[in-house]
Amino acid sequence: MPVRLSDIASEAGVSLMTVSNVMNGKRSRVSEATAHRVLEIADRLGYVPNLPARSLAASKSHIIAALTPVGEDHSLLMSPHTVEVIGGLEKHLRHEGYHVLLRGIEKEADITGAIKGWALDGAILLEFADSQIDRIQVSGVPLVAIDSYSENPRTISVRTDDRRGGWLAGTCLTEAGHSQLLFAGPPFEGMGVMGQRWEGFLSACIASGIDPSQIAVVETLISYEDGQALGRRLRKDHPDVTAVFATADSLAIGILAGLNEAGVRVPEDISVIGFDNIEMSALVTPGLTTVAQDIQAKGAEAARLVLQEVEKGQGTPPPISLEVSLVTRASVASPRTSQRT
Amino acid sequence: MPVRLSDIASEAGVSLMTVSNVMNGKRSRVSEATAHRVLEIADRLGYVPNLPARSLAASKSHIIAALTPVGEDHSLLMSPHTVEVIGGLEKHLRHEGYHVLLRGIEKEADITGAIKGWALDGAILLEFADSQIDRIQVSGVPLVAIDSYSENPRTISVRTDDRRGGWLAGTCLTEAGHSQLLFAGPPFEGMGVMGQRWEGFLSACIASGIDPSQIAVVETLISYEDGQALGRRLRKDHPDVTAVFATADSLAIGILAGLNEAGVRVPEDISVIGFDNIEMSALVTPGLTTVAQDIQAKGAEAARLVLQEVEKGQGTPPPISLEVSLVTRASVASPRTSQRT
DNA sequence: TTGAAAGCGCTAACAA
DNA sequence: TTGTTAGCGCTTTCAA
Repeated sequence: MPVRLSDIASEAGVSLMTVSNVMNGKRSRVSEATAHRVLEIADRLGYVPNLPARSLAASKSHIIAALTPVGEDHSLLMSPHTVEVIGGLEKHLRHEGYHVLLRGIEKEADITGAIKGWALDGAILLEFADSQIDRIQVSGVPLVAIDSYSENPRTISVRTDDRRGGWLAGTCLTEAGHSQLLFAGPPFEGMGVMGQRWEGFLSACIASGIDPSQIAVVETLISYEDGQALGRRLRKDHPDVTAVFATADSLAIGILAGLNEAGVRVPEDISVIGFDNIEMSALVTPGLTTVAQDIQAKGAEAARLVLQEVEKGQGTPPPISLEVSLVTRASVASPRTSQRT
Repeated sequence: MPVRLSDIASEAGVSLMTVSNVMNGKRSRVSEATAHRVLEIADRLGYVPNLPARSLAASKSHIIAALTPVGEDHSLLMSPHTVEVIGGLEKHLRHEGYHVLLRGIEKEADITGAIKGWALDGAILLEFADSQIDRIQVSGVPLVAIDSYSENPRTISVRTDDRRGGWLAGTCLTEAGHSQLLFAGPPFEGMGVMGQRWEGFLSACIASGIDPSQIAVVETLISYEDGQALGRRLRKDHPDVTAVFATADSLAIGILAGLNEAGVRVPEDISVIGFDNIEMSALVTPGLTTVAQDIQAKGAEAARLVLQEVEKGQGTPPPISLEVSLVTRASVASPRTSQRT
């Protein structure tokens, strides 16, 4: 029923190969005239290439997988951030004629299995921890890891410039005149995303003459609820603190809510700065000042890099860090406002 | 480099077909003993089937597409709801040995193109409007439309029992003693998701003796911001109203915020009930009473239905509506509380 | 610039 | 229970 290359070939009175060459844009191997005629016929007949056949013959599938870890017998649980990354990469790949296979990964063998089974041209790893990426042994196809600081040489890293983001947050707070600071984020080891944000924040503080030992650190998950709990007890636990850097907006917004419940005013009593610039950040009261990143661009960049490797393939390129910027809203003010109280 | 069926066959001293049959679980065609041996060898050699080859030979790909509409040159923009649906269906399909291809659809031809090109076994349509689904002409593969009330005979509908949800909301409010009600939701024509919720709501109101003409209706988008705007002006525009049914939690939460800004207390002055039970609904103050649905189950159900059609194929099954339930939190109370004021 | 031959790895249909 | 034959629709390689 479906139209094949051979159908077009006989209709056009040329060989199957000529049609194949036209379809693959190898214009140098076909005369302008026949190319034109073949194209016209293909269009008229409604030709759609059979991708499995193409994959089999060429051992190249035009499929890039989006892989995210998933607990055994669990559903894919993508964060809003990941969803946006996928949106960005899907668009790029679609426009380049590639396809996205979405797959939850229960164990490392799933990765190699998917790659070999589908003759995947590449894969993009989302939400994997650096330690997991370190362990990946796969080779033969380009692998891009999003938000990774892993040094796995087989893996291309695409991430946000987290260090600069931390630095922006620190600068924003110290320039407003704060010196009693609190850093709130998930526990981390080494120089992953959070480590980078901390380093950047720290260096901004030091640059403005703050003694690092003065900086309070609270380890907390980044959920709204954890932030809320932290906000409620903040004044009690840290009476001197006048400004908080929360390493995620979800956390920051929770803190805002908790502080509000505790009767602490933002920004008059305490300033809060977040990271991510999620949709909600513009909507809460007061609006959350935060470090913003272009998440879709991160997805597109990841896609661009896999394709570059697929098509040119000159060995793992260096990590890429995307720019961040400061979004100023109402949650940060000078601490003097509070001393007036 | 990769292991093929023939490698296993020669290693085991049997024919290629025997191995193929073992791999496809056709246990009736192979003796227990050889099956065992073949499996052992396949495992030892690390055999991974070549899926494109399998697809080509069987003209069946084991791929189900997740399709969502996308503006030309735009990125996939999935709502949290859709993301959860995809999580549910991906898990189901993965466990059944199928794969998910994620694809943004710019025009209807993209759907047929994808189906023919990949020999897709089926597709699940997400975020399409009923009017778009009505127009779909595709045939040959099962198509499941999520949250659709389209009567397109080629399409299997999986949705929430929206009518019952509306009814639950209406009952909740009238049983609390409210009679001055407001229905807030997006404009709708016909009996789509919103039409159903309205019908259910209306019938609950009528059942408790409320004159339909008393019910105020506000047409509004369902974003937080639109809700906020509505909340701010609610008291002024509708001074008599004591209870609001917002057809989405995002809207309801915005209304809560707007009411709060306007100094209207919830639930003392006005009760609010939502729909969806999104994560945020448990976290706001007061907690939002709402109609809940199991979204992952909806995805899994959609997956189950496509596979049922793929494997049994006995013609488009009737629409399926998943159950809803009422989640009672603090945002609904009896109106008498307010009359005491 | 065009074409013929061979085969990618697998499965369906039939034969033994 | 096992094996043989014949493709699936395409690309690669090589020859014209």
